[in-house]
Amino acid sequence: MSRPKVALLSTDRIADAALALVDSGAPFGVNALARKLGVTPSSLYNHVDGKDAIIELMRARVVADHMPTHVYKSWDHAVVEIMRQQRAMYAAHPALVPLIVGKTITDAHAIEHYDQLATALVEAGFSNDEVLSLVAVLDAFAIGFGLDLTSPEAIWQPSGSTHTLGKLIENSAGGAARSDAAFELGLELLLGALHARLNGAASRTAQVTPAAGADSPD
Amino acid sequence: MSRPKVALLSTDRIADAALALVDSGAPFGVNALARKLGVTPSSLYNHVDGKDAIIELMRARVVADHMPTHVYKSWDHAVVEIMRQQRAMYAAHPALVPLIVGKTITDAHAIEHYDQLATALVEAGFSNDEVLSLVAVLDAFAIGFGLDLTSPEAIWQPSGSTHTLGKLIENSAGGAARSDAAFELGLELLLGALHARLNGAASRTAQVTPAAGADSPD
DNA sequence: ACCTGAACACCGTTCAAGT
DNA sequence: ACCTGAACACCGTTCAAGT
Repeated sequence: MSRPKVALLSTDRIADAALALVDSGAPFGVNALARKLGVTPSSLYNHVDGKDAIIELMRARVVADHMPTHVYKSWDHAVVEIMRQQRAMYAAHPALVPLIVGKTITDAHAIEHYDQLATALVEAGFSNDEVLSLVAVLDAFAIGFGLDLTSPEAIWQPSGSTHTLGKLIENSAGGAARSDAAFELGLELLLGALHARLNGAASRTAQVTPAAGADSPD
Repeated sequence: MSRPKVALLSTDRIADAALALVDSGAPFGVNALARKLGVTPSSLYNHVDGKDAIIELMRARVVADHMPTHVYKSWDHAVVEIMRQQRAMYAAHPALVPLIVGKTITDAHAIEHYDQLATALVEAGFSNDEVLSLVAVLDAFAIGFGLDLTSPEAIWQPSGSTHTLGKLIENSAGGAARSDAAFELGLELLLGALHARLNGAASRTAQVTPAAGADSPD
């Protein structure tokens, strides 16, 4: 039954099934995906250029689903909303995060949001030199907390005794709630810091001494 | 020649070779590692409990190498130094980062540093509720920038036209230098925000409105 | 154009067999 | 105790063959 009259596959169906597979918690792979689609692994290569391309397909899909483009009324509104959209996206598909991190972003819609972020920061008054770094800071923050969602229960597993960490972990609400609270706190801190820097209050916070290689900090 | 008089392998030699393999840029795997050690893959299982255990071995090794335990004179000094140590660790072994992220940390020395971070924040005066979140924030930040080191050249690859991002990328110093600058800027922002929060200035920075689900931000 | 099935060069892990 | 070699159940990808 080599070729059916109506195609079994399409990039859309592949993206759907791939995301469903990832969300199910099963390890993602071309073979497992083909199995789920009731198809031979080699069939996929008629529609898609291998495993990495399927992952990019998933990225495009979740960005399209969770990150509508808006016109924001202020730069800080833009920053907060884009960060929260990204957060919600990762939260909806936590198992996807380890698959997409590190891979170069080519999806146009995804890049558009970074562009929007950069534009907002320029309009806020940050220098060109700073803006790219600030975007990197916000991205690192989002990615880091995306990964935090992958295993919100047990990041640290202290076998020996700890001074404070152990007790804090015991008394804390675990899981997604803790991760969400931390994300919101971090976002608040970052935004506050951005405002402070714009207001020239940065000089007062300059406790960070220049990085020195062999500087012993005892 | 089944068993040699003096053992060919040890966890130390395995950790060494594994890290060398990772640093070489080659994809990490049990088989490739065995090849590098001049040994059969199955031999490794006499010393180590599989691939994940070898990765944990590498984590323990780089933590031991790059993160000596210090007694810090102030809480902010502790935060800055521990973050920079971690940064230097990731920078020395960027290809290791994607392997260790997401995996639960069991290495005692690694946990000790998070404990030290938590203790410093408690001493600084942050509430117990906040401290765990703040540690998560710092960790997300460090992890995010660790991943940034994996591919510092091309994180974004705008195919279409962008408003600001494209120009900023063109004019920026790429590579590790850019990543380092962004890390230092982010660290400065975070530390400034922590100081501000301790000083009660947090109320002025409360631009972040509570997360609302169906709140349209146009 | 789009699917199958065989084939290839890999994986990570187990286990009997050797010394 | 510690290594080899065969074996197992997987990978991701290619390609001739079918309609």
